[in-house]
Amino acid sequence: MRCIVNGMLVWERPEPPERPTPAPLSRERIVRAAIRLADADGLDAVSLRKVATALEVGPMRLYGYIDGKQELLDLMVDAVHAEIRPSGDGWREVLRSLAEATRHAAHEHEWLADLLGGRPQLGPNALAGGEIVAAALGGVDVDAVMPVAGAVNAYVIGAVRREIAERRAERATGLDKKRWQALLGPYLERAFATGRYPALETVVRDAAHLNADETFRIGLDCLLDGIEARIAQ
Amino acid sequence: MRCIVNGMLVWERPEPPERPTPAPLSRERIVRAAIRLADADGLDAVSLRKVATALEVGPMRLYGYIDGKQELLDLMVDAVHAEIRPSGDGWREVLRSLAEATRHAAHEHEWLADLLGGRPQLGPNALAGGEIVAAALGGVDVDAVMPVAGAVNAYVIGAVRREIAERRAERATGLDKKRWQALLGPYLERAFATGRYPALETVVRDAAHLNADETFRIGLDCLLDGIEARIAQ
DNA sequence: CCCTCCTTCGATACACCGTACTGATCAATA
DNA sequence: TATTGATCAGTACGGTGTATCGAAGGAGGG
Repeated sequence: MRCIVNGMLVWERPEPPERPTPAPLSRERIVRAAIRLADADGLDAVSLRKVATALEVGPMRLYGYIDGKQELLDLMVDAVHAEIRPSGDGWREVLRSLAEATRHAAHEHEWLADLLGGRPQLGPNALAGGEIVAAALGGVDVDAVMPVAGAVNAYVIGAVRREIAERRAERATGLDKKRWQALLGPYLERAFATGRYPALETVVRDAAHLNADETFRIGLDCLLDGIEARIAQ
Repeated sequence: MRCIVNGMLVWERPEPPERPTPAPLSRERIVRAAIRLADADGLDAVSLRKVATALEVGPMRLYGYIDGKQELLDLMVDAVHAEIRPSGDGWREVLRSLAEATRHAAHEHEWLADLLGGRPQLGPNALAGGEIVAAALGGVDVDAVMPVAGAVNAYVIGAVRREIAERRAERATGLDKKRWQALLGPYLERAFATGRYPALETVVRDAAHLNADETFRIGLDCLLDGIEARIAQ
C-alpha cells in the first residue's frame, strides 16, 4: 500500500496532476490587478473572474482575501486614496490641495468617478487623508470641522463626477471634440427651437465656454470663500 | 390552402396560440415600472427582464421603446427631474430651492443617488429645471451663470451621494442606528487606538454631531455665500 | 506509525443579467 | 392574390457574482 497503488509500481504510475504552483496571492496583488483592469477598460471590465484570470487563479480563490466584489471596490478606492495626500500651509490651502489631488486622481483613474461618494470611506488611506485635513483645521471651532470638510468633499465628488461624465460623453460620440459638438449642438438647437428654454438658450449661446480646470476652480473658490467668511466670524 | 392546413380542417385545427393580448406599452409605462422596482428594492433590482415581467411582456419588447438599459436609466432620472422644480424669488432662493428639491427627490428615490452626476442630464425635464435656474440668474453676468449653477449642482450631487451612502451603511448594519454606532464605534475606536489619527480622533470625539439636514444646509450656505460675494463684485 | 476526523480550499454549478440573432408574422406592393 | 419587405419578439449566448459541495491536506488519537 505504500509503494504500490492500484497495482502499479511507481514507474508506471502517473505523476500527480501537476498542481500548477499555487500563485502567491495577497490583497494587494488582487487590488493592483483590479486597478490595472479598471484603468485600461473602465469599471465594467472589473469582474472577479477577470481579476482572477489576470492572476492565473480560480475565481473563488479571491474569496479567501475579500468577501465579495463590493469589498474589492472599496479596496480599490482606498488604494487610490493613498495617492491623495493633501498638503500646504493653513486650512484653506490644505482643503484646496485635497480637492485638486482628488480631481487629479480621478483623471488618472476615471473609474474613481463612478465610486466617489458611493460608500463611506473608512479605509486607512482615507482616514489618513482625513487626519491631515483635521489637523490643518485644528485652529478652527471643533464643531465646524466636519461640516466644512464634508462640504468641500461633497463639492469635489459632484464636480469630478460631472466632469468625467462629460468627458466620457464626448469620447463616446466620436473620438474628437468636433463630433461631440456636432451632435450635441443640433440636439440643443432643436431643443431651443421649441422656445421652451429661452433663458438657457441665451446662456449657452452668449456665455464664454470655460474649460474644465477653470470651472472646477471657480466653484471651489466660491465654496472656500464662503467657508472662510463663516469661520472668521 | 385557405381552409385546410396540414391536412386539418378548421374543426380539428387548434386555435393560434392565444396571443396574450399584447399589453399596451409606452415609454412612460416602462419608466414607471422601472421606478417602482427601483423604489422598492434599489437600483440593482431594475433589470430589463424584471421590468418586462412587471409589464407582462417579453424582455425584447422593451427594445422597441428604448435602446438599452442605459437609456432606461436616463429616462428614470429625467422622470424624477420632473419633480424637481426650483422656485422662489431671486437667484439665491432659486438655487437653494433647487438643492433642497434635489435632495428631497433623492430621499424619496434613493437610487437617484447612484445615478446623480453619472451622465450629462439633457432630458426635457432636466432642461426645464435648467431654464428656471438660468432665468433666475438672468440678472447676473452671463459668463458667471454656468459655473455658479454648476457649482451648486456639483455640491448637491456630492452631498446627496454621501448622505445616502451613509444612510444605507447604517441600514445595512442592523436596522437601527444603535447597531450602526455599535459597529462603527469599535472600528473607529481600534483605528484611533493606533494613534495614527490624533486630530481626527479629537474631532470625532469632541465635535457636536450634526444631523443630515443641518450638515447639508451649512455646506450649501457656505457655497451660496461665496457665490454671492463673487457675483456682487 | 497508520488511520480517522476535521478543516480548508477552490472548482463546479446556479440563477441571473444584457442583448445579438433569427425565425415568424404581418402589411404593403406588384 | 402572390410576393416581398419590414417589423417584432422569443430563443439563446456569453458573461456576471457567489452558494455549494466534493476533494485534498493537516492534526490528533489508537
